[in-house]
Amino acid sequence: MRRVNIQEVAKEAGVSPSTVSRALNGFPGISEKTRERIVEIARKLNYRPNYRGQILTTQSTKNIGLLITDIANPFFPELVMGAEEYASKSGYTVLLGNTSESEEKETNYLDFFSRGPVDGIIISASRVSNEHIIMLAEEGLPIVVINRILEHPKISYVSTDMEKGGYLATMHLLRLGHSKIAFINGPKHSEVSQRRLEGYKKALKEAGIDYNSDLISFNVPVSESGYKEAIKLLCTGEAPTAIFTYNDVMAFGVIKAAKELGIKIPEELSVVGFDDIFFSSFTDPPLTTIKQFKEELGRMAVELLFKLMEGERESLLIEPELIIRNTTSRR
Amino acid sequence: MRRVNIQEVAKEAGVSPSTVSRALNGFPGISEKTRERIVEIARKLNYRPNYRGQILTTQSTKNIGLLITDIANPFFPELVMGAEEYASKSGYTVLLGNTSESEEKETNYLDFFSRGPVDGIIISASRVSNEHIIMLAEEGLPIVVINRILEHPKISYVSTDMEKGGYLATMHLLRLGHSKIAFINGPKHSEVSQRRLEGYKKALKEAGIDYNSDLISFNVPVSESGYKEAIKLLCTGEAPTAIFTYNDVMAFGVIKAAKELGIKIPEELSVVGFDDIFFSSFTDPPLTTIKQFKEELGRMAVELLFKLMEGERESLLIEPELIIRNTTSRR
DNA sequence: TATAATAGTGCAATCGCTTTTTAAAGAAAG
DNA sequence: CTTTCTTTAAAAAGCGATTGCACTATTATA
Repeated sequence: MRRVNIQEVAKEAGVSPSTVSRALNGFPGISEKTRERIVEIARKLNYRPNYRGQILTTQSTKNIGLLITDIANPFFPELVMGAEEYASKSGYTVLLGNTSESEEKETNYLDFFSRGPVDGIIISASRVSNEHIIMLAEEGLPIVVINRILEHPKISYVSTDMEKGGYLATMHLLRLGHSKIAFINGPKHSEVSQRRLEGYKKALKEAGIDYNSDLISFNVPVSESGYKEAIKLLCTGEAPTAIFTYNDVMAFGVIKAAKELGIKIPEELSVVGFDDIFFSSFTDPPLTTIKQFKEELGRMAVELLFKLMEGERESLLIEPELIIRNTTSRR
Repeated sequence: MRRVNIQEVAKEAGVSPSTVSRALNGFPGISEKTRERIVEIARKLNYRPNYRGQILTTQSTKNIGLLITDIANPFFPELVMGAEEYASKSGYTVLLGNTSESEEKETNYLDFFSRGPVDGIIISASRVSNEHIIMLAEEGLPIVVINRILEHPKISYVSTDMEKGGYLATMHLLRLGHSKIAFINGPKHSEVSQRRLEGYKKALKEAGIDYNSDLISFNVPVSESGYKEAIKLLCTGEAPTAIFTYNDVMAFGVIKAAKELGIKIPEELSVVGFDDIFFSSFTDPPLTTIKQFKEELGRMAVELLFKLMEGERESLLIEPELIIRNTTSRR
């Protein structure tokens, strides 16, 4: 039993393919009687229009491509859910590309997406350059970027206010009396890392504390990095009393390291994460963190993408929120 | 700057489109000199073949569709990573469909996938019926199912041995002296739930303990369900001394409930999860669980799919493993 | 009744590429 | 100097849908 195409339906119904097409797509210029008959036959033959042929003619795929960096980090799945839910309401399907922190994969997916399988792209990945994105946008592909601020007439963005996030976390620790605050940051090249660092510096400055680059490190944003950096920091003579991490999973690594070293959280070490993923309330102790509105981010990205498809450009910044749990305490 | 198509390249090079195609795809029947010239021009114009046109003729998309139930449950991302890594080695892209436990979405994605955007499908979702899957397979679409045992000449499967898993978990608790073991199971219709329940029963039977259906419940497999069921179970007069959950995130819910009720784990209540997701070693206390080899599952699914595309059918069962951490103790 | 308007269809072009077929040019052989 | 063979590239035929245009029956209008 092979797939049946429009010709076969047409033959069976004794009409032309165009008539079948009109009948099935609810177009006018066809008698109700014929329509019903064709619809019935199509149903009986289990005909569904071939996607490959269809998109070639209609020039619309009803797909959007969503590029994410690391599906294993729950930040992204939550974002994906927000995007998907909103997209599916308008009959769009989300094609997910996971790049596993690899620039090559990022480029590959982008290249693939730009060749036609989707009507627009949402990028929530940091490796690919702004220039590359701009190039694609100028070819006419609607693009929305998440968590990078990219001002360009053909690109929209939605981002958490990262500077604010870095500021909030640092300020919280400063208020608790900490002055030696390490920042286990994300990838150096990443705009997000840079913006959060700005927030960190700003808070320090306001508190009149000198910035010490020894307390800053740049890392691949996975749990393992948090663990390793924490070990390094905590084994020096001048160990910090508080650690702020680029994301929650890295904070998990820090917690693990502290436990292994017999350092009590929050009594001897305060930890603040970033993202507020689902599991952060289940750790021991529950993690203090900066909440990003992940579903919102995904949802807004799709909304902005739809607008962009209609030629309307709009971008926005979403305020993060400090969630105080039990990994931070007064110095 | 619009996308350039093969005609424009042909015009620029002063040859026909077919010649351009031959040049770029490395086909014979064209002089090396012409090929080089065309390749150069194509590069300069930044030409990349339009995907929509290409797949219509070649009948190959180099995509595989992967249907998953719940991207927010880390079980799936790990599986996805395994699949993606293996697929990309052969130049295939994975299109992910997340169905959020909705049968409608599952059907929609399947319908979409079956219309042509992919060369084959991997299904790791439980709502859609075997009959539906078989129908698609008989239309000629290669399909591999994960964690369901579906014997059909055109379908391959790879599954964790669920019965073994249920048995392992229950036996572990029995050996620790528990006799009243609740099982907060997954969806009733799901084959996985049924198979695990078989394992549970088998262990009970071997221990000479009567099966009590009051201790069994069927649920949507999310954290919330674990929480609610645990509250229900623990507030009855005859509370169980051990709880086995359908998956780890549900076990997280149980842990949360026990904490709120002031019940100590593992002293007063033992908990065993299923899956061994990344976060299970970070909970308080770290979770005893049954490990599924998730990346392996994803990787094998792709491998079997590739084989199926070449007409070779093969299926297999993967043994799960008991991971003992700190949520279980002697009664 | 003749003519115009309209409804219902089919034909053919199109989307952008690949692939088969055909033709032209050049080289080798007689 | 033909004839035959080989090389190279153009032309044409799909792939499976959609869609503008043209044609043929109807029906309505004068």
